Amino acid sequence: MGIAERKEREKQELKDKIINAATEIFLEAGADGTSIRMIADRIEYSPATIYLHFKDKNELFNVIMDRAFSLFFQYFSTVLDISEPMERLKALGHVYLKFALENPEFYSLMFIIKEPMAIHRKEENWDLGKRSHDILTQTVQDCINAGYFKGHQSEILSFSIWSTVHGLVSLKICDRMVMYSQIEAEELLSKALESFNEMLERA
Amino acid sequence: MGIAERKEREKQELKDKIINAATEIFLEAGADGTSIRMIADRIEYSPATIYLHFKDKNELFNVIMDRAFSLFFQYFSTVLDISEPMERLKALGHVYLKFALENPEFYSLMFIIKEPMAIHRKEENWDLGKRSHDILTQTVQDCINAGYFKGHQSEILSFSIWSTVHGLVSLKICDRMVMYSQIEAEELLSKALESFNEMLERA
Amino acid sequence: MGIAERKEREKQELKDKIINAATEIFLEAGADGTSIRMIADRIEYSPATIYLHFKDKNELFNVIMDRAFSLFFQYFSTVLDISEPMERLKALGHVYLKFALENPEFYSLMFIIKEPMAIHRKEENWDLGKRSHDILTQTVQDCINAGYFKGHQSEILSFSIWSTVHGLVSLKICDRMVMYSQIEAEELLSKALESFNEMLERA
Amino acid sequence: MGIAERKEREKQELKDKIINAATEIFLEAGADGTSIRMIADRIEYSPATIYLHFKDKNELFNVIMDRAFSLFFQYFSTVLDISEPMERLKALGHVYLKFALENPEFYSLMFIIKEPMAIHRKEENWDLGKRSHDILTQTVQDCINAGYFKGHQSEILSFSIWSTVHGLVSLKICDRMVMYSQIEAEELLSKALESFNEMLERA
DNA sequence: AATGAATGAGAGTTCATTCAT
DNA sequence: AATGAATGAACTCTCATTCAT
Repeated sequence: MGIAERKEREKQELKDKIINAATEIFLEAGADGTSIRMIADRIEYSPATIYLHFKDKNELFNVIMDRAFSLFFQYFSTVLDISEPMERLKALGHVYLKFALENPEFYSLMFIIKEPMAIHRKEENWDLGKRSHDILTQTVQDCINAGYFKGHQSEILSFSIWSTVHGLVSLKICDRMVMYSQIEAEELLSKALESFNEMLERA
Repeated sequence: MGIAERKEREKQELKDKIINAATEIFLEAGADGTSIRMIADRIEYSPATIYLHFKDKNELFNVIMDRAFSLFFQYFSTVLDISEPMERLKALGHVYLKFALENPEFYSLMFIIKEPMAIHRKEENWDLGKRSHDILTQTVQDCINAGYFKGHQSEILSFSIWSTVHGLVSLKICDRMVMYSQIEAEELLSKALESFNEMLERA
Repeated sequence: MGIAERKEREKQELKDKIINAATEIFLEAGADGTSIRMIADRIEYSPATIYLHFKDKNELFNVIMDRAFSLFFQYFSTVLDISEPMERLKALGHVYLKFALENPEFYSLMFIIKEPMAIHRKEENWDLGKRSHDILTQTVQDCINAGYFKGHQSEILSFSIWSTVHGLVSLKICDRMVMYSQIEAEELLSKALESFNEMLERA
Repeated sequence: MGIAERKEREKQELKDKIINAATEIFLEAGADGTSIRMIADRIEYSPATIYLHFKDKNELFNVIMDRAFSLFFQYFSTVLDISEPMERLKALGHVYLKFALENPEFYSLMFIIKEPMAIHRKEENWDLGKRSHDILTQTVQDCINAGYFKGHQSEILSFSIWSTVHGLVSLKICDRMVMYSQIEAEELLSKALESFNEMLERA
């Protein structure tokens, strides 16, 4: 009994090691630069072992994406108890930025990388992605109901807001802020978000 | 003398042929789909010939990026004669969107792709990139001077604006608008930009 | 005692299951398409279990060959009660053709495949092979004794006859009758055998 | 000029080396046992070099088959000037046997091996195969016209004859004559063919 | 008795790159 | 100046087999 549990735990640990290694390499080397062999090398197992845990490269990437969306949703969930909608919306922007900067590899996989092999979004991650998206649109709608954003449609505005924060973090993640020094970059992101938030309040 | 010149000219012609072929294939097949062999095949030279004109694949990609930035700058230049700064700013957003949607592979290479092979930005393209960026910041500054954006700093605001339009187009290019149908997606981009522009005017 | 017997019985039962599964897959997918893992999957045991009962893939294939020869011998046995030797000989040809067409994978393994993994013919199947062969030579000898095949030696003639029927079926099995349409092929085999039989009667 | 010729010759020589090595291994190890790597190893070139001369494994095998059929047709051609049809027919049997025993690897590829990857018979070899086949059927028809084989149809009889000689050689090539010693086997083949020829004359 | 876990070896194929000519 | 020839390294994935438990 204890043995079975230990084995199960060890198995899951190895699976996690694979996912972690894969994610690391994914980030360092990009989608095309991530090979089964490299993953195997990093965890010091043989390539064939990977296939004991994942059907193929696709499945591995899918699982990584599952994880990413799951974590993403956790970040988003932290703002749900803010009752004032505009405050909640601004908080959403902050956790979005936070998630992206703290998990750039995940963010890339989720929103940037051209999925190399038809990664079919599966139920779970797709669902979590949609639910996260719904949190945004619902919050925007709540703002409208509360008198903000006169004359704006929630769907369009949501997309516009998403674009802005996505733009911010993806310029950072894709290393397109080289004209600013490292420190300035981080600061600039915050300030730009603040600036955008102010615009929102006036909109 | 005439001979040397002719030779020099021929050499440059071949180099141009290579660049053209490379660009074509790049636009057709993307960065990963572009191989030296394919380029050589298209111009009916041997792969080795490519290396007489370019140190390696990186250098070739750099030249493609030069072209991309050059074209990008052309798009940008079309708005320079708009004297009213806010009109110019909004026009900039439109041409940015236009460039990205009309040249998505270029856009990817310029602003999205984690440079697959350590592309070292060279003088020229960097310069054009910077000049384009300067057009934006200068326009924002002109707006501030004209009384818009009270309390905003031009650099931060410029970055915020860039982020928004970059966010819009990169979500499209990276195929992250799947929840909207194709037609809706294009329309949504326009509307979101309009919506953002309205916000700017009120900011 | 009863326990030991039960265990022995169970062991044999599992061995049979393996053989059955292996044979099934072999018949479905051919020699190259039969992998240890597939066999294990089908009986819902682990691959390692196969190795508790069979030294290696060779040994398993040998057992399949045993089965094949055993079935082959059953087909042959059906003609033993035909007393008239020439009739018996012709009947032999027919059951040979029948066996081959009804069990092409078995036939391949027995008579065609360059034993993919150095199958050492074991006692039993070898014995049944030899006994089948003896039935043929004995029948030919009976024909000679009955006045047929004047001037022929039974061993040489037997081999010649075997060659003909083997040639017929192996051209079919190895898919070398493509110049004839599918239906024609089956018909041609029958007619060619008939034609050969007539020749035999006149020989 | 001389240089170009020499290069061309060397290129062809390497191509021949590849084909020869491939054919050798093909025979030793069977279709599935023949890998690009093994071929490369044998000729002491890298695997990639193979692909400079052949698009893929298929093409390589096709070329080998071309050669085989071409040689086969040469053997067949030697009997064309025998005017007496029955003599020609018997001679055909002998050259068929001769070809198969002298080139068992080719014979396997042509008539025995289950083509591993959809080898599409190309024009040339297919044509030569058909022409060889036509020589047989025409000869049988000539025999019929000369008064032999009363009551037989040339197509059926041709197939029957082909089957016999194919059966003879394939039992030998597939190593199914183990019950006879090596020397006896060769002798038995000849005698069986003689025996069959006698039957034909009486048919 | 049974197996989960692991692997080395190997498959076909493509690529950027080099170098003697 | 141009290239034909060549290659090492890489890729994903499958297989028969072993062994500690």
